[in-house]
Formats: sequence, C-alpha cells, structure tokens
Amino acid sequence: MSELSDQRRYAEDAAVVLGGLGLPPAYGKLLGWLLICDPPWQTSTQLAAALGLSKGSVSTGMRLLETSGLARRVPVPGHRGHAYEVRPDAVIRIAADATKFRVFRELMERGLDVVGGEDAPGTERLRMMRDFYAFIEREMPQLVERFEAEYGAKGDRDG
Amino acid sequence: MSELSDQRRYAEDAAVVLGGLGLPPAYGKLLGWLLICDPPWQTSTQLAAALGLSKGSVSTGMRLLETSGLARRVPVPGHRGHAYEVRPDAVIRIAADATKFRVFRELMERGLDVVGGEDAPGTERLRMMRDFYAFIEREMPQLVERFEAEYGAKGDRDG
DNA sequence: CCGTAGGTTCAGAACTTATTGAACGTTCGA
DNA sequence: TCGAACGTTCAATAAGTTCTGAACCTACGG
Repeated sequence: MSELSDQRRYAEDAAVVLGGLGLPPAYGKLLGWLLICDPPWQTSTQLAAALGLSKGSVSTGMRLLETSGLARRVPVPGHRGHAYEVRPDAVIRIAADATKFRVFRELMERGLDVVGGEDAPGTERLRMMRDFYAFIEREMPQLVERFEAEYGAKGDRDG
Repeated sequence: MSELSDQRRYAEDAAVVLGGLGLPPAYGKLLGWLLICDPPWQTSTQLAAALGLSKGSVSTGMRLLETSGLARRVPVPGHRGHAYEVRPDAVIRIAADATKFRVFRELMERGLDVVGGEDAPGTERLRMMRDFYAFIEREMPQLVERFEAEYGAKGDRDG
C-alpha cells in the first residue's frame, strides 16, 4: 500500500467515521479533506487530485455535501469555475435541524395509531419515546443558542 | 404485492426510517415490530414468522438490537428459550450515550493536530466544531435528566 | 464564433453488504 | 440416554450501492 500523507490519511479516517453513519466513503473523504486543507477552499480538480477520486465522484459527493448544508460554493478570483469550502457553522446547522428528531417522533406517533391510540394498554413505551423525541426537538434549538452564546464569548469570528 | 397488515406495514416503515441512519432493514423491521406487537415480548420464531425473515436474520438482527441497548431478553414461563422485548428506556439510553459525539469531537481534535495545532491559522472552523461537540457531549446527559424529571411528573411507570 | 477548461450526468463495472439456509451446538423433557 | 425444539454460526448467494469514465453540456477568452 502506498504512503499516505497525514492529511490524506485524515480524510480517510473521516470517511470511516462518516461511514459509520451510513454515508458514502467519497462524501466522508471530501468533508475530511475540506476540514484540514490549506487553503480552505478547493476546486473540483484539486479535490479529485488530492483524494484520488474521479471528477464524477467529486461532483456527486460535493452536491451531497452542499444539499446537506455542510459545504458551499465560493467564487475563485482568476478562475473559471468555483471552489468549495465547508461552511463555518456546518455542524451547528446540522444539529439545529430538528428534522431527524421529527421523523422519529412521527414514527412513534404512527406506532400509537397502529396499536389503537394513546389510551390503549401497553403503550407506555411508545408514549415515552414520542414524548422524548418531542422534548429533544423542542430543546435542541435552545441548546444550540446556548452554545452560540458561550462560544461567542470566547472567540468572535466567522469564515 | 401481498396485503400487509397495519402492524406489518409499520415494521416496514420503521425499517425505512432506521435505514436512513445506515442500519440494515432487518434491524429496523424487528425494532418496529417489537414497538407495537402484542404481547410486547416475542420469541425468535414468532419474529421470523411475523416479519418473513429467516431464523438467521432474526438471530443476527436481535443481537444487534441487544448490543446497542435497545432490546433485551426476557424469560418465557412455559417455553424452552427466551423472548425479546424493547427496553422501556431504549431511546433514552441511546440518547444519553455520548459515544457518538465523542467520536466526532475526537475527529475534530485529530484535525487540529493535522493542521498544526490549536494556534495554527485557519483553524477556527475546526475549533468551533470541536467545542460544539464537546458542549453537546457535556450537556446531553443533563438534558436527559431534565426529560426524566418532567416526564416522571406526568406518567410514573416502568415496563 | 470557435476552442478549451470546467462541470454534470449516467450506464455499467466493481465492490460491499444483507440475507438465506444448512450444518452444528445446547438444553430440556421423557 | 435419546429425541426434539431452539438458537447460533457461517459460507454462498442475492441484492444493493458506489465509483468510474466517457459522452455531453456550458461559459468564457480570444
């Protein structure tokens, strides 16, 4: 196996972690690389070269990163196309997005329907789970606000 | 396509939702079924019959559910083996488990190493993400405690 | 108006993962 | 001790997903 630079290896490791969430390797590699590359913006060509991916894979993977709100396009001065960079607030956007929790809450609600409604016997588990997800859904935005307040006090910058 | 009972359909839907998190279909079906079945405990044989899965799939899938803390074995009085049921506090256990966040925080920490440490230029994104995950890791247990307090006030039971 | 760099799409190859089903233990009742 | 029910494991197969590469757009510079 060929020698990998620390940075390249980091991209691979990120792919493993993200892969654990069911995401495609290319997606994780791209994100990992964009987190540590210098400069922080990279063109498709650069990404393909750095990560040993085809143009097609970079195109598909970056679109996924864009639509999931983790990366964005930035114009490059003396350059034909665009470059990509991770959004400074990427993780927060993801965390604040309550969609994930809503889906689960709705699954529990549907479960209650299936078993015969709120008051049917043996629905305690379902009700608790539904309430739990509803709780998290409600609280998460506030938690994120608190982080922003705390963090803003320490370091005030933006990308 | 054959007619599916509401309950069976629910199991399929659960599989889709869980699948979105990268989990195998069989796992989602089993969990979905166990959430709504009556009685709430089911033997391997029952699960296989209800969901149209092989004994092998049930065995593998249930072990996954067990090790991830969502289901547990319960003895069955006049029966050779054991049955399974979802743990009453399944979701809370999952949510309270900070492992998921730790993995991400560690990825960000490694990223900082790779780019040359805390004080290297252009590390703002990485530092913020690391701090964010550390924050969530710290706060999540407290959030769960708050839910338990709130919920305990409304409905006091256990399975 | 053409040539070229950059970007996207998509069919098929390569690969990965889930599921089955058969073989193998184990435990219990008789 | 035997037979039967039950559960587990694992090799092979089926199913599904990702990645590539070539064809195809588009926009800009000259």
